[in-house]
Amino acid sequence: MGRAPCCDKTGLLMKKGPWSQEEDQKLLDYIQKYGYGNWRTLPTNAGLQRCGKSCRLRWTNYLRPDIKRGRFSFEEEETIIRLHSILGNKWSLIAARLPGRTDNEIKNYWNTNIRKRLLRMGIDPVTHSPRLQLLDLSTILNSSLCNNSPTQMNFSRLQPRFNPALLRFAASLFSSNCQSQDFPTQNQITSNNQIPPPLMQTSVQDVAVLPDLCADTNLGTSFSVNDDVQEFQQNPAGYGMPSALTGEYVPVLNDGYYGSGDPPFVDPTPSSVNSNFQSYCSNSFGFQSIFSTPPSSPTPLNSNSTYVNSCSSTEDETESYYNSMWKFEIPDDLYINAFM
DNA sequence: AAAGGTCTCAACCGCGTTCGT
DNA sequence: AACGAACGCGGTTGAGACCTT
Repeated sequence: MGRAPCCDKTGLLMKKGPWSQEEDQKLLDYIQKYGYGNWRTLPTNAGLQRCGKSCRLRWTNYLRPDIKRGRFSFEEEETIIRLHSILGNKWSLIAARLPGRTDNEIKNYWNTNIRKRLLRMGIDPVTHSPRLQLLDLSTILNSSLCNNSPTQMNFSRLQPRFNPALLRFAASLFSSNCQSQDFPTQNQITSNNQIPPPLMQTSVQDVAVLPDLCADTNLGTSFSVNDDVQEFQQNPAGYGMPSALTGEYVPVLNDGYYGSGDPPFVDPTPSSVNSNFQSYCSNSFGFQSIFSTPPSSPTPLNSNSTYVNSCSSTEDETESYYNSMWKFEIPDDLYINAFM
């Protein structure tokens, strides 16, 4: 049922706020001499006007000799994102796999950096899936491409960069009446890779959005998402894999390693769908940029993390990292609230 | 240069779990 | 088995640093 803070019971007035150098030294001296543990009695023995909890926190988050300082490297950031997709907000577990980093530090870094960046990129930081519900693609595509009336939205300004396989899969989900708007997450798929019902129910007949588009715009070559859905149903591991740590589902695209990028836009589907769709888009709407790696993109990562000796991570690196997974970004000038 | 806004991160708080009696 | 103390974790806060206008 929880309990009151340890120092409340004593009735003593414990010091709060930032630690002074003198306090740090007292704590360090004591721990070097007697070791840590029994945090309740430690402050008294060490001559500190702090509660044990505060001492423990100061030690674990700041004074511990093995704490690594400085910015997170790209490898560390990649690890955090990957582990977070598996473990969620289990900061202590994540920290256990990042030597020298504390759970508090990782939590702060997540909340102040990674989380915001993911949101800006249209990726839900909780599910690690594209926040597709923000941009109902079927609505946008239909209103923009299928209507002969003047385009209600300047679609070219969206400049999304879709992974065609993902787009096909997304279309199948949308067209199944949005019963499941997100991709399966660690919460939705159980340890034995059972696909949640809404996803399993996505049927051949449900898949209509993109073929309709193609027909309406005289593409000539229609394509189906059926293959992808069936592949997903038959081989969910192709879309995700159970975590070695928890047995839970980890979303995976391309090379079976979550988050690491094969060269972008390499679609394993051996069909002509990609080229057709790419051709369609580039010919009809000048979307060439959608299906090509942006010039500014850094070298794609492989599963061995090619950012060697990276001392600091940049937004560009993380964004390209996620872009290589989802190929989806939201322009700054898009008024997101309109879709919420 | 100054004011206001935003960001960062150390520290606090409260709760659930574990441990000892 | 029951209870309370201690521990550890995750969410939140707020002061100071930094940035923008």
